[in-house]
Amino acid sequence: MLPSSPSAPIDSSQPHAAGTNVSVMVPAPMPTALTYQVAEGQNVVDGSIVKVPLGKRLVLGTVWGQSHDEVNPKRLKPIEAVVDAPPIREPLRQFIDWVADWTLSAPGMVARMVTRGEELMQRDPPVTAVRRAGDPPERMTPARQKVLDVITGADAYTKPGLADLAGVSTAVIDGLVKTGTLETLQVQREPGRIEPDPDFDPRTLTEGQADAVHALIAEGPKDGSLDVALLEGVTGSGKTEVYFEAIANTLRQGRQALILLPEIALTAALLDRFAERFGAMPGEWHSGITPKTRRQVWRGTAEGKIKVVIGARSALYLPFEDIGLIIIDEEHEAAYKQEEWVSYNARDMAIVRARFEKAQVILASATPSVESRINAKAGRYRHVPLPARYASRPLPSLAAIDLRRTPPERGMWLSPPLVEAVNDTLERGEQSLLFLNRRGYAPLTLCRTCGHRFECVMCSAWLVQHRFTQTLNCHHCGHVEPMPTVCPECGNANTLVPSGPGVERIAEEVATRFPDARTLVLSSDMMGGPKRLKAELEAVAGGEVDIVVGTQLVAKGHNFPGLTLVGVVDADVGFGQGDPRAVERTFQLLTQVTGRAGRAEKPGIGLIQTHMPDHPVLQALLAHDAERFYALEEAARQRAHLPPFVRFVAVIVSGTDAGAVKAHANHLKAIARSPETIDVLGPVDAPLAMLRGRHRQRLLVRGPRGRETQSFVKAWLAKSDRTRGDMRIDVDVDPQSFV
DNA sequence: GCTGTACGAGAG
DNA sequence: TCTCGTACAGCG
Repeated sequence: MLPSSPSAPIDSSQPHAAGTNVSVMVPAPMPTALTYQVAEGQNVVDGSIVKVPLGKRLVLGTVWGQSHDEVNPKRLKPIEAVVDAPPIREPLRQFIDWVADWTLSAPGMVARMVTRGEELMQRDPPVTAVRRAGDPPERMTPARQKVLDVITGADAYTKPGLADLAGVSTAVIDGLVKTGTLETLQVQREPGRIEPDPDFDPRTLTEGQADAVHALIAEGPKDGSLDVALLEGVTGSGKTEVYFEAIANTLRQGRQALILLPEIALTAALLDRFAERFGAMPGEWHSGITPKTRRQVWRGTAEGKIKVVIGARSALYLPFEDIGLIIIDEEHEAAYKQEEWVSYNARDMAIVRARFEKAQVILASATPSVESRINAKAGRYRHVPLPARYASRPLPSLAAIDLRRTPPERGMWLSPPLVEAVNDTLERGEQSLLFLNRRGYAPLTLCRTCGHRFECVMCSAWLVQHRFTQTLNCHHCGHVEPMPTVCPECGNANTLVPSGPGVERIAEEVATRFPDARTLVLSSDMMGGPKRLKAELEAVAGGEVDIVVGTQLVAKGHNFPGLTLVGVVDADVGFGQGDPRAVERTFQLLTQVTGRAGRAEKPGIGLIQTHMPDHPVLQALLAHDAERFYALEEAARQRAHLPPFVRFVAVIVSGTDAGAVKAHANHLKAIARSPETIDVLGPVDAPLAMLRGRHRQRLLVRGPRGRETQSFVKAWLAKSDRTRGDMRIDVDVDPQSFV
């Protein structure tokens, strides 16, 4: 059936009369909105999406309010048309203004993230339908009778839909149209949406889960002030069930909810779980969905018809009619940081949007980021721990293997104790996971004769050798070249040797050491798309594999009931110096990976190969002592004069000439008067050296508290004569500094 | 962001 | 002299 519903006006603000001037955000990197005139017969309100002339073309813009700018009347142009779409509501407009201000980007470009492309706003095109129009045909047949039996009243049906219901082919329906019994008409198809039902299939919660649910929905601030809760529960503690109850609560209040996930690969499983709990599919939003779904979800959220969306970080810019809850799952994930164009951490931006929308935020993680943990401990966020493991799954027993005492044999990477443990596991018919967060065969290739090291021509990172594809790959910029047979430096053949291990090399060692074991490599660069990955994960879960060699891809998702041993091939990779976040990431990753071992009745074993078994962070990991880890990290940041929330602000200067970047660095240093407050670290190579054919360099500016550093950079930009399109600001903010 | 235009280098 | 590629200003 095809109910047709008129589109109701959603924004209550008054229309601007014909002839008034309004500010319109246009998709161009301009500092302010432009002024246009409302034409006769146009229903223009604040937030209206409009088509306006800009230079030679027509663009989509958003009405920001009445304009008081003085514009040369000769230049002033009228609005071309008002788009048939719900206006962008005030809280979202305020959010756009805020993001533009904070990231020092043009507000029009931020607004573009909401109103990207006209097709987003369009309704589905009308479809041809049929309905009863006249008397039964003179020649009645059994098939025709079936069709007429199905039709009730004056309802309209699509042809294939009606044919399917009646169990006949569409030719029968065409016949009935010919006889005049049925008539065709054009109808607006409304996506047949079933609303999620908060009471569809409520789960029995453990005591710990019930407490957490109560804390989330009943203990928040009552005065409408910002409510951020950190839901911290180890893997398998049932975080999802807990935040589903918070969503149920939001639905009962008639408001909408958004779940953000760090990567698309995780959405499919969560969509299914959601449908089981709520009896309806939520909206799905990420780069991989079809244009049709995009359109439907955009409009559906704007009209309030879609109540829940599960999506990637860009879903944060959906025009929800009334969003009451934003959940950021795996809040510690670096994938929430967008590094291109308008740069932001979606987790922090979600908190800002929630403030404007008067919505609640739940940050969920088994291993929260250090800053969220500190905020929770300091009482700025509500800390909601979820202690008990679901189905009382015990924590794995962890131990370090000291590679200085029991090193692997020459040219090998698995030490005798780890090999023995894998053997034992194989004998018991259980599964082992060997984890190494390095794709490919070897992270470095060099020439034995002349010492030549293969580097990327684009960004001078080491090229990673891949044996499967016989290539040298740059994991920074994606550059790929065929594996050469002779050294390009000295011309000698057969002198190129791989240095260090990647997962492919570990797999090779596994094949020689355990020739009878069924082995699988799980690495993001060798999977044949999500389908193949899903099949492989199911094969592992089904016990068809004895040894898995994997990168961080194996850290989450899918439960492997037969997995009882996790071996970390090299824990030291992440404990090196340089990136202040490396230690944190390593702790989080190793906690997740080792947490995969074991099941309810059998605790798992985690063996961690390392050259520094006494490293305090490793010790905290082995003791399952997260408190100790967070204390260590906090202390480390203080020692480095990084307040807990210190952020890096990078000014990215794009241009043809690296000398100009140095000049900018010097300029910045000259005006940074108080080095304790603001530190210009100078130019560094951007990881993505080649973007759009232009060489990019990045200036790092380090400062405490986003605000001060921001205003410093802003002041510099204001003085700088190169403010036109050349600067991009990468902001890693402290959410507290704007709350 | 896009587009029209100005300008300098290289080809004929 | 013409063509092509890059730089740059302006858009209401």
